[in-house]
Amino acid sequence: MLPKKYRLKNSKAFDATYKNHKIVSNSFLTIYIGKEKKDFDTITKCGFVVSKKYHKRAVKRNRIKRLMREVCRLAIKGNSLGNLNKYMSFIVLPKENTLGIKYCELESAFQQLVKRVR
RNA sequence: AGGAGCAGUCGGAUAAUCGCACAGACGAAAAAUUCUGUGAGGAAAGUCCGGGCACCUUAGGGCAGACCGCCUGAUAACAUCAGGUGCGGGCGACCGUGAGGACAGUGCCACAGAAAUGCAGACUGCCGAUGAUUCCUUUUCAGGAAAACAGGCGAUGGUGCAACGGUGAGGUAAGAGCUCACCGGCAAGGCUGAGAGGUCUUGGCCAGGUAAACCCCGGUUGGGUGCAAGGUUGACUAAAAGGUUAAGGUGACCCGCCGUCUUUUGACAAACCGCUGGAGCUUGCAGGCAACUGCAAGUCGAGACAGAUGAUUAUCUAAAAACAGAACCCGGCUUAUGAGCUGCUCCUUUUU
RNA sequence: GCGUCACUAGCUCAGUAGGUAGAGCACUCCCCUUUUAAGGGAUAGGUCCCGCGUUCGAAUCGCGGGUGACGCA
Repeated sequence: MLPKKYRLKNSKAFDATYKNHKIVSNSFLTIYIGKEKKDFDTITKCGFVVSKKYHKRAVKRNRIKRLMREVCRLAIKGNSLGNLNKYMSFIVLPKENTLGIKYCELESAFQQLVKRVR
């Protein structure tokens, strides 16, 4: 799990990130990216959204959510966010074919997307 | 040994590394760091019932409505549970049961069938004893035959889920509970049981099904919304652009301003209580067949607010293991569920 | 979290006091036409979302599930 200071906290922050309309995606994940930072010292925050349409059962949704959090936690810790550090926030959404995915596959998908961020 | 029935239990383990939530300690203006402890289920699920709790509404009472429906008990309450009764299923252990009333009334019973509940006897039929008619015989105040006029009868009628009891015998002109035996059902009475009911005797021979159709009877409930209920303390209700059809203020009127509507920008925009100690859990004793109740001792076991239990690796097991994630809290019901284990019981076969 | 509604042919829908399941479009075949379209005719197509029950008999009545949609904040 992430410490609280790295998490997006309320719906206004989520709305502001969505409204920026900056999206990167591949076959596994979609990432919405927020505005550029005004002050470079502020922390890049992240959020995770798994809708009820993804799967009916809460256990399956929790599983993918935890995997995504773990990927981001290790990325922040290993300082491998790359250009995402320039932005205030980002939101990660899974696609349907990530059901039953393994951790290492998800990590490589995430790193592939991070490289495409400018 | 094999196959069943019932009840219960378990719901991966160990280690390493990186992490999360809450509480406590340290610290202290606050945060951070460090240490310690605790951290999802038997169904947390479906939201199908019943409560607690909270607010709103309501002058009081009734009717209507809604719900329940064998009996007795349990419970805060229930559509729940326990024990029994009847019926049905199973060789059996055992299992299932929505099980008041169809002589209070109304409706429905397609097709088929003479007829579907009506006042049964239109129709099809059987008989023609008795009375009348015709013919024959000669046992001559008699006997026989024919047709079916009067009349008698309710047996027969390829149907159908179902046809004012069923089977058999007697009886008769033909028949009929007309009579008898057994069975089924009804009513009354006796005995018995706390009751549903059980059992015995007697009686008269009879009443179709459907109430998970309306309804009748008996009983229960009395409104609504749900912790995002609700409460406490704070803070913000700001800026820009455009419109102003209707209503309003200023104004004689227009513009303008206030107001109002739309769009854009503004990611510093709440915190706390409710919030978990309860119809709680474990053990023992007592009462009860049991559900459950009483007493005593011990014990505290999640409480988030974009929402905590995860990830990786190694080893073990048949196996990187089913169904599945608390969101105010309890009691049930229903549904989903891998591999086992334990206890009691029944049936079949074999051996002693 | 709480509540409401729907499910019938490939598609859109009818079907009420329970009695053998229907329409339009589409599909297939035939006619018409030089051909196509339009038009006419014929055929086929159903787990009435699933299971259990009540009933002689259930799309319809009762109970339990499933899927989908919507509403409240």
